[in-house]
Amino acid sequence: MDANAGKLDLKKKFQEFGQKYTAQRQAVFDIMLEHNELHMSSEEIHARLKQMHPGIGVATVYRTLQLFDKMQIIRKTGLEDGFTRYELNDQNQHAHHHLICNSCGNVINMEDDLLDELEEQIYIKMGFTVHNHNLKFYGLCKNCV
Amino acid sequence: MDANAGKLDLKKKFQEFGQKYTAQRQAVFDIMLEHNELHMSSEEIHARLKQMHPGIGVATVYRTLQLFDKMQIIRKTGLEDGFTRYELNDQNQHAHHHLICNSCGNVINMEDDLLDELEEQIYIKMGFTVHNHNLKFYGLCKNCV
DNA sequence: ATCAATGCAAAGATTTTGCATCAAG
DNA sequence: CTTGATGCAAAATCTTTGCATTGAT
Repeated sequence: MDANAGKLDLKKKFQEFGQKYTAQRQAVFDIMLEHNELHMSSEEIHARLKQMHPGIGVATVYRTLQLFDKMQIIRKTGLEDGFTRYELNDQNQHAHHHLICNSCGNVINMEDDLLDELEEQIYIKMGFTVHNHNLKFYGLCKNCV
Repeated sequence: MDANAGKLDLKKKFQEFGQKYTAQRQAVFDIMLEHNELHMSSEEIHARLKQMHPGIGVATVYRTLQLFDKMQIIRKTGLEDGFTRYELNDQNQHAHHHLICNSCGNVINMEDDLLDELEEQIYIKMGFTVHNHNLKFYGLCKNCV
């Protein structure tokens, strides 16, 4: 894998969107890539950014995350805990699902999609064309049963 | 159907939870029952409450909604728009799904569940016991295609 | 009569905005 | 150069909390 693959992709994507490619935006993307499974809030992302990029401001993080959301680079996970949380959005496939343990609070990713059939039924029954989905399961993980 | 059915249920449920049955709590429940399909935020619920119950305070609404959530009378819908939104929680069955139109913003309920098979696979593959779920589909409704 | 629930206002927390400065194209 | 992006601080939002009072049991 090319070490610059992420940077090149991002720069090109910004050009397509008529947006400027900046060090801060790249840094936010890098952090998301590195800690994607943590479903970080804006605050958590900002805290991690400051380690490598001390001067970065909160406003930039919020604005960058909004932009990334609009560009479909990331999406909101919505764990309903008072923070807006984000994860990378794989644009080649529908989103994975989240298994949220009611006991320990852990959030486990489940990579299989398995909703194609249901989405087809939705189109047939309701005339609604599905582009993506967000599915959370609540229950008990194997450690907490 | 008995006109007092809702009230009687609620009073009993509060007793079981060691909570007091108050006019304000009943009023919040009534509003939820009447406008459930609106997926109202706390603010919207408060606004509607004030029509019939002018003196009610925001804090009471927030506290009541938290209590209802804990009692599993309602659940958070999580439409990711900056507000915490709620709907009644049918305790006899898993939650219905939401079809969210990316164009007009409408939120359509889909009553069929159809996730039993998937939930069984989750238990087999991941050892995770599903109690409930929250599924949102994003796309275009039939009016916006 | 007791103790929790309410209403009000103040405080907290998260997110957004205005503006001068800086930097990408 | 020009225009948008950044950082800071202030403001705006949404939600929670403290406390005196009210009301349910």
